[in-house]
Amino acid sequence: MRHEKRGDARKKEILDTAEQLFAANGFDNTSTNDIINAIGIARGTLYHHFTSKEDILDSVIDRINNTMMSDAKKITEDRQIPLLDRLTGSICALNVDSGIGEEVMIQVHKPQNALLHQKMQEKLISGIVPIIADLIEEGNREGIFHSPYPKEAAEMVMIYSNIAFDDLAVMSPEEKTQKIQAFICHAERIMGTAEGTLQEPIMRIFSK
Amino acid sequence: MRHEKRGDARKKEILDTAEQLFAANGFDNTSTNDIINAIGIARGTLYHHFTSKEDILDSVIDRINNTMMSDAKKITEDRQIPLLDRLTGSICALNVDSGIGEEVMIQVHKPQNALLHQKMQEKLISGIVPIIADLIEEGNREGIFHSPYPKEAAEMVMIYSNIAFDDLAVMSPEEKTQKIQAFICHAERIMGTAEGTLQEPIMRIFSK
DNA sequence: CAATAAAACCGACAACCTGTCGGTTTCTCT
DNA sequence: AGAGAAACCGACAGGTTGTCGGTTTTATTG
Repeated sequence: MRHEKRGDARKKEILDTAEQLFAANGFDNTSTNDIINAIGIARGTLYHHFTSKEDILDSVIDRINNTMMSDAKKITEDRQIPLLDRLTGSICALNVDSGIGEEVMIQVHKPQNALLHQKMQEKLISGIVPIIADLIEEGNREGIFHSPYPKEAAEMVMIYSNIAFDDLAVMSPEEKTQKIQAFICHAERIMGTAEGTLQEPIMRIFSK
Repeated sequence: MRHEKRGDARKKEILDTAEQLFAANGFDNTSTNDIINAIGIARGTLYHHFTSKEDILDSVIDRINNTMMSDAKKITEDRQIPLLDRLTGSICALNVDSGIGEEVMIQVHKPQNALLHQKMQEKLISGIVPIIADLIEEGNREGIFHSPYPKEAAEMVMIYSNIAFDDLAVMSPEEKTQKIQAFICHAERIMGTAEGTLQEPIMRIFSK
């Protein structure tokens, strides 16, 4: 463990470049040559830091995932914020105003990035579902929610929002409104809360 | 249009072989060489019938998709069957007792088949959602459902069930029961029907 | 201030992959 | 029988990933 500073800097450089290229052109359409040429290093150097191209992808995903998860945790663990806002905030943290660039998110949803998308989704969902489930249980105790299956409720809301809002950018304003209103209605029903409870906190997030 | 019989037979042979290999080893891990060697044809023959490897994948998916969709339609259009059974039957047609082999379905959900999975899911969802939405509207008129957003309700139920029941095979019986019960509860809430309405028709499908 | 060992780096290379293309065989219709 | 179209062949170009022996840089140590 001698000069690890230099090594980690190079590793970060590779990840930065790969993330940008994957986002711009897709995982399959980005060759390892593209990466090393963009940086100006040799093949051997790349494979000194990573064992395979897929290893690079996994590392890129891990980085993004950690950023998003810590963003979501910051919200959910802040007892200052009202429960409803913590819930809606963490649900939307992974979809709308995600910590990483929007540009990346748009590209992630292209068909050519199916693997990237699926891997990210799997990790995010499995990470965020227990957190959301805790919030729902807290709501149950407070009497504002009535959910007999908090974990599955969280899963359903997260999976749906993550997929359905993929193409929010390419929709007309009316369609968008319709879809968001429907989501609010269904989320309320799933969690067993009074109609309109989630209206205000969710809209606040979407409007910004 | 001379000897199209021969041509279509070869095409079917390629699709059959490709489907099997994709399912067994994944799309990325199956080379066009694997396909032509398994059949015993030359490279040129393969590319005479298909324009690219992805073209083969799309054709394989189309075939599976058509089978499943026609199965689902058979159920939904049969006015003899009660509405509730048509609804649950078509929801589950794409997940549980799908027309194609279960073996294929298991493989489809492996990470190495992300592209295949995503493409299939997209087509199936967009095909089945309007059908389910119609059934929900019919239920609204009959007074057993109360859904202000039939299309989005259908979307939510289909997307969730398609993803969440991916790994039903690798779960303990208790987990499985819990997950199915939760799904029934949430589907009832989303569609706005009395508790227990979907219990019997859904369980009937899962138990077989 | 060498000496040295580890980490970082290099680039040629093997093995593979996809898609192309000119030429050959086989079929079908006249 | 002959002619045209479809089916088929296999060598080939151009690109890809991952390996490996050898070189340079860096940090530590006697």
